[in-house]
Amino acid sequence: MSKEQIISCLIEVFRRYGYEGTTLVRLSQATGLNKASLYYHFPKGKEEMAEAALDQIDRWLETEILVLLRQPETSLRRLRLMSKSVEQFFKEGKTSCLWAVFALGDGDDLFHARIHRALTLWIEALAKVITESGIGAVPAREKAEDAILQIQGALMLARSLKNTEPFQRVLKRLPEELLNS
Amino acid sequence: MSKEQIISCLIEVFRRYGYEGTTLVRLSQATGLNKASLYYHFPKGKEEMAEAALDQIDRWLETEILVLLRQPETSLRRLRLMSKSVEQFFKEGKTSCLWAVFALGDGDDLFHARIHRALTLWIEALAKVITESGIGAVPAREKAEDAILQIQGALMLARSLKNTEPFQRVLKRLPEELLNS
DNA sequence: GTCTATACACCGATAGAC
DNA sequence: GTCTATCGGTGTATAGAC
Repeated sequence: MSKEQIISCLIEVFRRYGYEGTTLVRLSQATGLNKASLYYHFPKGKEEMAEAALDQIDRWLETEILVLLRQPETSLRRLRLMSKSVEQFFKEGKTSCLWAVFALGDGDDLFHARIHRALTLWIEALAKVITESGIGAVPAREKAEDAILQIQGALMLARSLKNTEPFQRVLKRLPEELLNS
Repeated sequence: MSKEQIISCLIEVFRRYGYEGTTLVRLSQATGLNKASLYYHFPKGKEEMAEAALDQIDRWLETEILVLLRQPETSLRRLRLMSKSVEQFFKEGKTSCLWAVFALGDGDDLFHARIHRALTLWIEALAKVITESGIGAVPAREKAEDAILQIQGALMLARSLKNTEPFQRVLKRLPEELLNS
């Protein structure tokens, strides 16, 4: 089992139980590794495991989202590619966003800086795409924020209502919505 | 100090640290009451305290939101009243939604049923208002879901980016946006 | 690398004085 | 009603065998 696979298991647990709610026992069960074995891979313990999880999400953002937004394509097509990728990543809405779970669950702002950074990268990349379709910088930025905010809200609704329809609806209409002026 | 005031202190802590992240020590400090004293007011312990917190939010929903949506007023005016009330309740976006914090943080779905119920009440009341402006039942329901989803997403963004502008923008435009066809 | 065994702190909860 | 004192359980983390 590769380290990447281990981290994927960790992510699953963190997403479901939040940072405070995930215990080493749960991480043990999810990975199939003993508690002490987890410390071999992550000597600094639970916090390092969460950091590794966030690292992997950062890589996802870069390789599965930001690259798409830089493609030599029309703005509309790039946004459609992004929607599809987001939908896949969140399993059509059946899974939660680690950023949201950590941001809302961690009162000590342990991971605030990096979550802030990741969200900002995404918003700025989106704003650039929207700008390139001829929309002004300020409304483009606002539309980019709207996109992220709708995705996050839809995921919250999906989890609270056990209904993924709003999430899929949001992702479907997003590309056109972000470009209309 | 009244029980209502005590519960308000509990809510503050739960909102900041999530269910798993709030400890009795923190609740003690926030209320000024000793741990054992808290058990006098809430014999079943932490879970009962969280239930009491959710009870108070339920009362807020009824008395500060749902009543407004039932006023003998135009749809637009009712939605504007709601926006204003929501903005006040969440301190212009500086505070989090207990439903979101509990829904995302609690992996065991301890409070899922009641959060689901509260959100559904809100969505249905909104859909009714939108319907009464002449919009069909299905799009009205979707618009109502959009409203909640945008509010929730905006609160997540506010907490992650420490920026309440998107939240205030969402609430400002929501009344008109929900009624255009 | 993975395990068993264990240390130690903190958490939720209770007993009982006042 | 509020307090001090304390219990049992669980959580994170570590030592050391294999």
